[in-house]
Amino acid sequence: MPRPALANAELAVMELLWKESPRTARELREHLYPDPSKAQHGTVQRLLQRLEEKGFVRRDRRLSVHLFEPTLHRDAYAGGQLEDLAEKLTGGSLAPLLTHLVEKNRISQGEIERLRAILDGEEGMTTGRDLEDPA
Amino acid sequence: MPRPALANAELAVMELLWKESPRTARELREHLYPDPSKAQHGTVQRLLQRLEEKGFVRRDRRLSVHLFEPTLHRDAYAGGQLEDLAEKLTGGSLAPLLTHLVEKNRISQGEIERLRAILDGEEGMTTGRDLEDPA
DNA sequence: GACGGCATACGACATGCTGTCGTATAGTGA
DNA sequence: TCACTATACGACAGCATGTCGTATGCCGTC
Repeated sequence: MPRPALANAELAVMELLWKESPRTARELREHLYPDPSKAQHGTVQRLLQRLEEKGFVRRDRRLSVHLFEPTLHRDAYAGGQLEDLAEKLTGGSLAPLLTHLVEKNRISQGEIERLRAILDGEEGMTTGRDLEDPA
Repeated sequence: MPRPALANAELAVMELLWKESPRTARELREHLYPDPSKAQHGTVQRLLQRLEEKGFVRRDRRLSVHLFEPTLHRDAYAGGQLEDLAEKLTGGSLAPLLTHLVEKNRISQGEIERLRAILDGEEGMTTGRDLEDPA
């Protein structure tokens, strides 16, 4: 079951919230629509409302000016989306993708090191790494 | 510049073509819409037409019954899509995906070995390590 | 040569999602 | 109470998608 995805304008809101939160709707509006003549507060409110419905943001209603924050870390969202896509296209295996990317030189040496570190680090799950294991 | 993506019905057509090609429209229809009462040849034709416009399939018009085949390998498409998504969400790094998968135990030990092999020897061979010059 | 059947070509439409706007309602401070 | 600003949300246009209807062309059969 694929997780819901963010549309472009929604993603832009989330980007801001990931950068700093909580924030007010006004604050978000000022970043998203810097031109004051066109600024439509309603648009941002609508986006925030839908994001809340989809479960991507949490809304603090204690003050009359609500505060918004993400429910999900950026990397968790990104990881989930990438996983869904990999699942849909290749049955979840990353090997073909990685092969493709490496062959096309789409992955930098630094990135390769980082990926290798991830694989090494989690290899046995018992290597006493500082992973905040969730389950 | 993100590559064009395949919608669901379009992807279903491509899946069939990736499995075996070239194929005729009729053949595709029989797989996609097994219920003969609802089978709409026009739908498949429309899908193939749009896939051709988008450059995903090549059409052999030499016979009056056209033959269709993909212009792109499945892994190339998958790799490109994943790359685009990673670009959009994480600036191109696959690290979040891998971290996510490993943390959630979504990735098997065998898969980890396979990935490490890809990263180590860039051609996917497990033993010979003659390096294609990467740059 | 006319006809039936199947193929392609493509216009048209219902649907669903997005981004936007307009407006109704409510809370707050002067 | 009044002005101001915030939230709530209905409505709409634009777009992509999947589907269908229909026009047209090719081929073999009678």
